Amino acid sequence: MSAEKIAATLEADIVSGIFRPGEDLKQGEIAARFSVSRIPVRDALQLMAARGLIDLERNRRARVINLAPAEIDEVYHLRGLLETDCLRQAIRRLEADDLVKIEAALAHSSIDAATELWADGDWAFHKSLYAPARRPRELSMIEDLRRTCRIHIAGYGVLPTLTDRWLKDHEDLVAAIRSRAEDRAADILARHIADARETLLAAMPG
Amino acid sequence: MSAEKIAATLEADIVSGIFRPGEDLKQGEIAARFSVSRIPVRDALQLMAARGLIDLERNRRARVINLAPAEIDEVYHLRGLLETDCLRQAIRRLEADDLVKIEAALAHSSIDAATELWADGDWAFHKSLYAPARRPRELSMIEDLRRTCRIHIAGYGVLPTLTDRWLKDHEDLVAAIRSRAEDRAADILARHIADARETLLAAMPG
DNA sequence: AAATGTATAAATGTATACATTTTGGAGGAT
DNA sequence: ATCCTCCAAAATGTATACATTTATACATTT
Repeated sequence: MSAEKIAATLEADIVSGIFRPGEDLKQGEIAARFSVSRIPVRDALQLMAARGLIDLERNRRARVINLAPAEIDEVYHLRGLLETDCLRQAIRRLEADDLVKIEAALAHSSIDAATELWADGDWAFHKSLYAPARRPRELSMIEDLRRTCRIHIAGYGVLPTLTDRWLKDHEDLVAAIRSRAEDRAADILARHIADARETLLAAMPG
Repeated sequence: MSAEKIAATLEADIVSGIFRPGEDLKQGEIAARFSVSRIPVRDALQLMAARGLIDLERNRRARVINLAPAEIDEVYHLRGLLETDCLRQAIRRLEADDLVKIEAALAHSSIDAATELWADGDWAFHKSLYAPARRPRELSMIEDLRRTCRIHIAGYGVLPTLTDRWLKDHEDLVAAIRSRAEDRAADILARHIADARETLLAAMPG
């Protein structure tokens, strides 16, 4: 079991809420779980820290990130900035088969909406919106920010499913994109993200 | 010598252009240089990868990042987005002693402008502009993006000093900020960043 | 009871040794 | 010359052992 696979497994545990914000991760326990020495575990933890899943401090245990409301607020602000920018670029560069992929992602996310897989489908849908922008680095930054949100959403048990309201936002977004209404699409998305921010902040302590 | 210190030393070598984009970093050579085993060196490399200084691939040598022009372009686009956003927030929240710090940073960067320390002074100045926004995560993202640019600027030997034109931009920026002219300040900054982009892209091969 | 100090246990950091993978060049075929 | 194929050398990955630091429980003091 290599560091990458260990990191991927632990990431799945964190974004699914098995490990919650603030929880400790001990090298020895993880090593035992995967039947390896602590060396690859240390590598895995560094990879996870690089992706923003955990905090690492020298000589101290790894901890699942645990953001204060003000920090969560900043993350959602950044998401609004980057995601609306990506969406605008995507609409300008949109081609025929991009819309096909978006429709497919929308359909798929609607199916997953009522299951515990809703967050995966939601991200796949949004990713399909931003992909035509051809901005790999911006997309990766968005993914990191969304993961940060998702860890807290899962950890605080905020949402069991994708709400009907959010699904309607998705449909409205696709309609706006189809007619290349850049401003309208960006506006819907900004509200969508602001809505998500309120939902999480309302569930957080403090 | 701990991983953090090794990483800091190597980072200085990379941003100063001693190690250039695309260059290999071998664990054994680094370990010998710092008289440690390869274990802390591996940790240092992971830290550097997390900060975007190097690329790491399993079983392959670490390499100083080496971006294609299209990727550099994306980085500057992101800088424009985040830095103007931070500047606007900073102006809205500006307090009296923030301006004192900005003036001091401007004076300091003017002194360093003709030395090889110009890049440090430049960043210190821009950081003083963004600090009043109180957005630590956004500031950190900006720092990462600027470091990426700086590695290529140093590696391609683009600029030996801070130009008079850029110094004037800095003075204009401070004037706009002092009068809380948010749009004007954002506009100057956007042009400033676009100018830097052109300068680097013109010097890059391909 | 709360806070402080202390010893012991437990966790992390690093060196060494060895396994695995990549690399770079020698040699031959096209 | 240029492009393969293959192999030895070199580089990276991992386990084990041990050093160093932190954390926990308990005793002591206020």
